[in-house]
Amino acid sequence: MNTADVLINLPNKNFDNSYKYQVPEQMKDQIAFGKRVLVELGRKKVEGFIIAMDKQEPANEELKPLIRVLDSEPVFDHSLYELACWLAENCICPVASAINAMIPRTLVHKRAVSIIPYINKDETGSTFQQQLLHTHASFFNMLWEQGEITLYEARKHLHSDILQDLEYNGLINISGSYAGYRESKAGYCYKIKEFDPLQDMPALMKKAARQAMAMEMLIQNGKLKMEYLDKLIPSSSIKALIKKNYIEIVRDTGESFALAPQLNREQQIAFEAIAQSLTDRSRQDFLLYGVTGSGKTEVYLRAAEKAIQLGKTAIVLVPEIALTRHLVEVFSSRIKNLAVLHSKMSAGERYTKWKQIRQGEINLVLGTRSAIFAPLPSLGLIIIDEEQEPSYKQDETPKYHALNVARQRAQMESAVLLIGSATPSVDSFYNAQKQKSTILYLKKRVKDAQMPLVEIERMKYSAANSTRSISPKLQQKLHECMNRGEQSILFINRRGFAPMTLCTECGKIAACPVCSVGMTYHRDIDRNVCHYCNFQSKVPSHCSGCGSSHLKQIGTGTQRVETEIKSLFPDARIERLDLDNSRKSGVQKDILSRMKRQEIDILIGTQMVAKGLDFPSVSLVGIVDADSMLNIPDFRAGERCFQLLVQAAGRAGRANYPGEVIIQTYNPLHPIIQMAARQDYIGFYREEIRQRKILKYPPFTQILRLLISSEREETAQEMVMKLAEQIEQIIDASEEELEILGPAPCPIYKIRNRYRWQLLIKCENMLLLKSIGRYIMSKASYKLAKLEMDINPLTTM
DNA sequence: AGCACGCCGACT
DNA sequence: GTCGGCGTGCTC
Repeated sequence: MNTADVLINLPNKNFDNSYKYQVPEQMKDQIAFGKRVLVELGRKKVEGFIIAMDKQEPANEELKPLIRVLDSEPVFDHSLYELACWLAENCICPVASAINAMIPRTLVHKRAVSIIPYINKDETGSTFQQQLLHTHASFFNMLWEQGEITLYEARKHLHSDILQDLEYNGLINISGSYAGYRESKAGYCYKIKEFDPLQDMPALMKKAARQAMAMEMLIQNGKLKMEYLDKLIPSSSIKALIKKNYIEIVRDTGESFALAPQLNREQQIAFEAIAQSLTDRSRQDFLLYGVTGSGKTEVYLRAAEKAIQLGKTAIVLVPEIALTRHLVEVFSSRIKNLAVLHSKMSAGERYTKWKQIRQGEINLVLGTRSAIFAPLPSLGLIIIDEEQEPSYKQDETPKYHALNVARQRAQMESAVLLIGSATPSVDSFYNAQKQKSTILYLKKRVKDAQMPLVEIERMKYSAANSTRSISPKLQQKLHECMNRGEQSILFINRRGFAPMTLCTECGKIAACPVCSVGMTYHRDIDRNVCHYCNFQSKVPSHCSGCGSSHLKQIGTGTQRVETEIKSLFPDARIERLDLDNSRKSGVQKDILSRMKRQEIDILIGTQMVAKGLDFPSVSLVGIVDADSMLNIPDFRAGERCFQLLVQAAGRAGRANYPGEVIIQTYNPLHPIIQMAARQDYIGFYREEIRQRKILKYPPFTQILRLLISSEREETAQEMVMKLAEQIEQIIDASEEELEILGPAPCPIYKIRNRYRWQLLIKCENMLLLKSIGRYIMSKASYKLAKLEMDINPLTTM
């Protein structure tokens, strides 16, 4: 008898040990490692992953049979499974959750589109499920009666959105492609296969005018994009041409590949070190530490080209596709068979790309965080750009850091890991110093561009300038810059107009009703907005505490700066770029291209303008409020502040122009500000690492964060106290040095109506920390509160 | 996750 | 004496 070991995909509890099922005769040639199956567990039908197969007679006599094989192709191979196990171990989550984080969420195979109930007629689910059952009672009655219906049939009764919703809520299983799913046409084109115009055309013109028209167009153009021709010619005609073997569908590889620029000496040395490691297969980790504008991208490109030339594939991670357009463009113009993965992709597109990657059609995957799991065969190189970016950490469970996953994956597949930054994270630089990776330096800007001159401008409190965020000095510099016909960027790390509405009578701050966060005033829509849950309200005219009408908008955001600059420079062409206006599609692209064409004099923006933009004629950067980045209660605040200041400063003067930077601050002597002004990364690093050592923070210790949240305030507190007790008990037995901080309410006590408490455990021994986490995970079962775990969190807000 | 088994308080 | 609370443990 054939058996299969199945890992149950119920991601909320520990199902890490697999269950054996017998394989019915007719499924024997369908099963494979990594395919999903439907099985019965208890009385429930659940989804699982095949993680082992056996032909031996099992010792266990009574085995249930597999109900159905859900995939025609496996969703993971052995090495990705191994990575999933590592991820589960290191993020303290079930293996099934780790797998779910790795594969596209809506991964489904294309054939056998059918729907089966996940819940039986006599079963009772959650109240919400019951509600859905009740709403769609006639549909479920039909489903229970027939046992299984086709998607086609189901769509006659319910809209596909509702079907997806039912699946999401665990009521049905759709085994097959989603309703409305279509293969993406992008990237494919039609090409002539076997067609002799002289011989075949006359007949075609007589019998099928449309087909002849299509052939005419193809003869003229060689090949045509699918989305283009499909609009002009009916699909039946095209199908007929394909059937006659006249034309075929091929991938559009894109022509006209750009020429590579010459490397300078430093770049050459860096590249050769990486190339050596790739050629020798002596895997190594590299940290490319290159100042802003030193040409890191070109080194990445050469390394990727080298890897591909050696028959390997590569992954390139970027913090956010939208902010890295330049890098994406350069890569797509130089690398063939490249796939870009980003969050705005539809499920169908994502799946199509994913399948291409798996089948070895792709040489290089460029994407955000989750692209680290791209199922590339023979992976040879992983590149992580701007490695210090916090967006590489996932904030949902499993809370992995793509950098750690990359390191592990590189090790498992003996690939080279190359991470790069102008301001490496303290942890990465420390690792490199400890000889865990090789540091490659790029100290000079390309084309002999100069580093910018940075000045610190001391701001002074006074009643007169309390609403002024631009100092006279910065104002003058902006003026000079405009007179020279050059561009400036103003950086303010806060969107909206003013982050606080303060009552000057009683001191109360207008807060979001469901979060313990102040509301930010947005002038463009004239409303108060919560930056955590996006709740919006009218601007209050009276204080909710004392009824006073003396309300004042305190603090500065991008919109206030915009208003101020517009009144200071009425003739200037001014634009603002932040999350609020870039959400509307096209706006961001439009502003950036106008900036490039020098149609904007002053660009005001948040982090967005500080990162990766390369405008050659920007000669002035003003940092409006450096202090806002320092005053965050987090041990990494200094590091983040330094990184942002250096990045923002790096936007100035990248080609022929010497750049100028003005940092406005109330703390001109603060060491972080001082070192950022000197662009002194090493100085910053030495000071920061010294403090981390004294205060026992990472990288010298590891931190496990336990976050308990509940809609009921008392429940959250009760649970966290209970948790603390449990931990106290097991820690008594251990001799190791552990430090427990808390339980304490989180700095942001309430988000979306959930009350939040946390407990931090600091420990040098990662193994011990993980075992504590795992123990708590296995013990904890709170119905009314949610427990989240985070090893080495990037924020404790 | 579900569901059963199981051991202590308030009810017919 | 039972009915039912939800704590612990198992599901091939």
